[in-house]
Amino acid sequence: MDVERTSRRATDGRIRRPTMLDVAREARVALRTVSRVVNEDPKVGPELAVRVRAAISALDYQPDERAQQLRRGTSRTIGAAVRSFSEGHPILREIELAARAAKLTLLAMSTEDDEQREREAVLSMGRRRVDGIVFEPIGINHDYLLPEIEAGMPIVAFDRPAGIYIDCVLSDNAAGVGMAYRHLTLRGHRRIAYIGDDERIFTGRERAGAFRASVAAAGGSLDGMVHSGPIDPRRIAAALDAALNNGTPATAIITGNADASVEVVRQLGAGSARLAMVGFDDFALAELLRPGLTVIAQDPATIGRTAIDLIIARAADPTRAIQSVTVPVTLIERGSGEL
Amino acid sequence: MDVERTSRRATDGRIRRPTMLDVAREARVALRTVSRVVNEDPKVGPELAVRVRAAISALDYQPDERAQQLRRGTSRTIGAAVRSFSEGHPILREIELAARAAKLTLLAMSTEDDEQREREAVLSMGRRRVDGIVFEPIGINHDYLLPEIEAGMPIVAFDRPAGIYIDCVLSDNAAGVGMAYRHLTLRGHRRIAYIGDDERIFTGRERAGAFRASVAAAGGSLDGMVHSGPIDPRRIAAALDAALNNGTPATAIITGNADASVEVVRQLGAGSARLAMVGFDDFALAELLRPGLTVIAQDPATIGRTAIDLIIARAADPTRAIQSVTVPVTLIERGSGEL
DNA sequence: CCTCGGTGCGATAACGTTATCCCGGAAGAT
DNA sequence: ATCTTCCGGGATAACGTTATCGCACCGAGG
Repeated sequence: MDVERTSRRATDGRIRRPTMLDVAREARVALRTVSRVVNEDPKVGPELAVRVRAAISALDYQPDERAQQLRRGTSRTIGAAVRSFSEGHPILREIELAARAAKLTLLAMSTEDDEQREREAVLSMGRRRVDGIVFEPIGINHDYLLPEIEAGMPIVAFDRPAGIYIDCVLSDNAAGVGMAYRHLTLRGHRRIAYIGDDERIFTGRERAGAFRASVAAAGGSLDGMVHSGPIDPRRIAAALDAALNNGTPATAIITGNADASVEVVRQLGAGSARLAMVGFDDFALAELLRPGLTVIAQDPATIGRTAIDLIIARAADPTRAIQSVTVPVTLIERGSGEL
Repeated sequence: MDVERTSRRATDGRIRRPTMLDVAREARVALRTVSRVVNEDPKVGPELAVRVRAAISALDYQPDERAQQLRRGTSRTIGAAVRSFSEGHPILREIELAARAAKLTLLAMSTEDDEQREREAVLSMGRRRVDGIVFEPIGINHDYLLPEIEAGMPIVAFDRPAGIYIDCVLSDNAAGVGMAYRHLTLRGHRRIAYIGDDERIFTGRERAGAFRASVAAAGGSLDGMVHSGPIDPRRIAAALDAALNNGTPATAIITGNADASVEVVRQLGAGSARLAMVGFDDFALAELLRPGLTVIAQDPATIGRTAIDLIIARAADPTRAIQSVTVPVTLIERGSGEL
């Protein structure tokens, strides 16, 4: 019967979601008119609009975004693939804020620092036909992005450049390490050690390189002072040993990322007061340590805003020149670097 | 011309995304056959399957998820609305892991601890027709969820219950506070203070209540020992003053959440060694403090897995009884509680 | 009184998929 | 050889929207 066909209550008590057609029937109006009201088309007469709106709230109608997007051709959504959810991600927060400001919905996925998952996450965003993708590249090979780019998908890498030539926004790693080095030499330190990430990782490479350049510019010696590699306790212990137990021991340390800072502080334990230290990357609670950890801090707000700006700019003009933006960093004194 | 119609290159160099029809033409096969290959329907003959797969990779075809979902009726996606991205969110990580294990894609949005944004995020997920929603309730009123629930959307609250009666998974706050209290009394403390969150917030209310119950059960006195309210420096200072500067000063403190722990540690500064302390909620670097902070730790893995399990169970049987799961907590000794 | 623009409104065709249905042809039984 | 059975493949109708188009209806001008 017809009653059956148009009834919206199923046997398990579930109510079929109202469609635009249900609203149209309820308001005794054509489908197209409901669509007009939903999209705030001014051409619809005031009394009909009222009737339609009443029907919409009577049925608790919520349009199906997938159908809207499919028909409309645009999703008004951008995807963000970040390395991790379990550690805080200030940049992701700023990306979401910037996206919201541009009337875009942000859809986040995590890559768990895994090349394969990065690929899955990004391709899944592509299949959802988001209007742009922001991501923190993990691996080297990003050829899987080429079809997306050819199809006109704006993609921006942040924190590290991607393996292919696309827009990106990076922190000024070299300047940051330079600032840290100068900060320590100005306080009289002559033997400064660097402990950082693996140089196969972009930031590890850049920061270690900048450190070497700083030492060279100051005419210092590098032997036993540069330690790049994975951040695991044993390696850090070995690095500290090499830096501190030799003829001319280091009196200060620069760490290459937050994990390294934490591990170094943990291992130095009570002895940390003897050594000056500046860490790259700020992290929550760095100021709770005693002494507070002096750090080179990145600028999440600028990075996030820039990433979204780049997405929007490329969406507006797919032919524009590829751009790589470098965002300044700042040094925050908290005590550990002023010894 | 026909050439125009079927050409996939636009004037700005962008290539129109290949559709299933393009693949069908390329493989000289019917549309339906491509769909069958994409969905791994075994009924398609091996040589045709090869031809279709070749065409798919030749064109870099990626199906449009929105169209698939629309037609198929299910999204195989669940949404998670969490309080914040900028601080770490171990539970979100576990939720994503559990979702992936169930072959569901996780789509995360942040609510920034704002009631309005929570509503927007959750409703936006509804409009995307996700197959389930996991969220950390902010406010009191969740009536806006009723239409979603009636439409059969599985929704699970975690960390706090929602303002309406739905499935939820909570940590055992009462047991945790009890464990902390007992831990301290076993070490001889008789005057123990509690400093926690506003009691208008669920966890604040539960933990303060459990503290009062513990004190009452032990026959102790409460005066000047319970301090609930927003975690701002001035209030914490006042609470510490009240707890420590009186006739029978507290010799131990229990804090009600991580923010309170951090602020108390910060304010006690060098004096923290005098006081025993147990914090509710573990946080990164709690072990870097000196002494390390003894905490009541929640179990993110169980919470996350349970949340996804509840979603899946309700999707399978919408009529099942509403369930509230309580997840055990554990006490981690790090030094501050053993003074 | 009739015609003529303009203005709201409604039928209908897309968007890119999947599912239903049917059909042609090969294999097995008589 | 013919009939039946079965199986892989193809036209076509949905899913829930929006956009294109045409069509009534209105007041105004001849």
